[in-house]
Amino acid sequence: MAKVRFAPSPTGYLHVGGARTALFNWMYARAAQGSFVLRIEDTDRQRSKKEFEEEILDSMKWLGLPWDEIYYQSQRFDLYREHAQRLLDEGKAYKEGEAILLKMLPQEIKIYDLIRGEIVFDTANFVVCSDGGEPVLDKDGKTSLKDEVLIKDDGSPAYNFCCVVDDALMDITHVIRGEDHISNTPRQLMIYQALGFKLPKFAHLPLIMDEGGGRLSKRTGAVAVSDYRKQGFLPEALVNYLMLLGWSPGGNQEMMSLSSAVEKFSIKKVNKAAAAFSMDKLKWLSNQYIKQADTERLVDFMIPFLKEKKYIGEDFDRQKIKNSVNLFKGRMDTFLDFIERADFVFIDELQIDGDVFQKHLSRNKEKEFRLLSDRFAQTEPFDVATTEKVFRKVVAELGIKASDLVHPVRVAITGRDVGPGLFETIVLLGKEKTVERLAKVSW
RNA sequence: GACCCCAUCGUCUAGCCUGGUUAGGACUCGAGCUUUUCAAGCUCGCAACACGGGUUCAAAUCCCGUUGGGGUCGCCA
Repeated sequence: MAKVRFAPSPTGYLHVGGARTALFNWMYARAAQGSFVLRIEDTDRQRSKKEFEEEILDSMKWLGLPWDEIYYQSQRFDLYREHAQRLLDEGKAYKEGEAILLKMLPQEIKIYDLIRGEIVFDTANFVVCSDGGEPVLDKDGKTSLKDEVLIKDDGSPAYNFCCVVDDALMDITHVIRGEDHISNTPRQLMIYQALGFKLPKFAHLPLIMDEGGGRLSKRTGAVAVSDYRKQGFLPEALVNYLMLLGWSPGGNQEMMSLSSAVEKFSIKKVNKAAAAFSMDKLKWLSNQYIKQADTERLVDFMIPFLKEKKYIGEDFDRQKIKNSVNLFKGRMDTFLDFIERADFVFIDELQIDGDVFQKHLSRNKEKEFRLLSDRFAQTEPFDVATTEKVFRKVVAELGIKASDLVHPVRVAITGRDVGPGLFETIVLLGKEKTVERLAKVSW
């Protein structure tokens, strides 16, 4: 049975690159009806933090990538020690102080990568020179591989060693990880060889770059999955976007659920080249998903955002939120857009931008506003069709163009010159507030 | 620098394996339609096979090189 793993280190948040690696592993497992292991690589006790671990687990759940098994390397130190001891007993490793090192034998190493094909390393040729000192030269004057640390001086196991021991003992059949691990692979292969373990298949995913093609970093935008969550993206939008980075189901299809992607997923179809992250496209996808999402579900997502902004308290009018979401559904990329654009529904004191005021409310419309608010005050029922009829009648009586009143009214009641249709907006706001805001404008 | 990986519109990509396409789609951008604004939607448009050699009747597709980009070079993971 196929078994894959995602192995994050809790020394930082789960970033989009890691999330994509997790996603591809997860899709692989599902497609092969195998299992997906989450392995927390917390061997560095100094840098590993509980909060990061929790954040990673939360992000995985939010993305909709549940795991079948979870392990913590910090609980498996005895296991690593045992295997190191065995290598020591067999004379394949030796001690240096408290550390245990594996003797590396110069040789040609071939990796069969599911995505890239054969990758050849000649360890007699590659320089591994820690501490910035001279490369280790063999008798031909060539550089050779430095012995691999299995157990560190402080007794804790080293990354490459844990990785091999775990992958082998957990029966991992496919190691799917980022391209940055390619150069670790020959070292790990030698550890497999020494331990006599069966090799898994390898697949190295291309990296995700930032918008400019550089390395993804906090400076160039959001990198943590939790940042996207806080910005108000729907998880399925992020997941859909991420799966498109380096993979395509073909057939010009882009929007798809995780389950339909799984049906089409093939690790061999994954691209070799690194992909640049595009916030524009993510936002477009997000817009599409929000537009077709169930409104009740969007309301559930929206509530924490509204609370955070103090637009609602513990006791709130769900129907009002629902109506607002419905009206703005097609015109937002993220929930934060909604919070920003629909603010007039939730706040009492409207702030009208100076330029906007200048543009639409600089000419005195006191008479028109008064007439309109008087009529609205008596409008029953206060629905879209009726308010529009009343509005049109007022416009006709005044002998002005509808648009001469539409825009100023929108600004007066929402504080903005852009937004949903005026009558929908008026009805959403309600009679009381509409009348009040129309009267409140100081000319 | 050494080793390794990679290379189709600005970006994500289809096509490449199994040579013969007006090189397709999406995002962005531009134009138009629609319209009370903004979105959305619809229509149209701009825009690419990095370069140089081979192989071949024929190369985006196969081979080599160059250039460019990326990764790694920790008793971090």
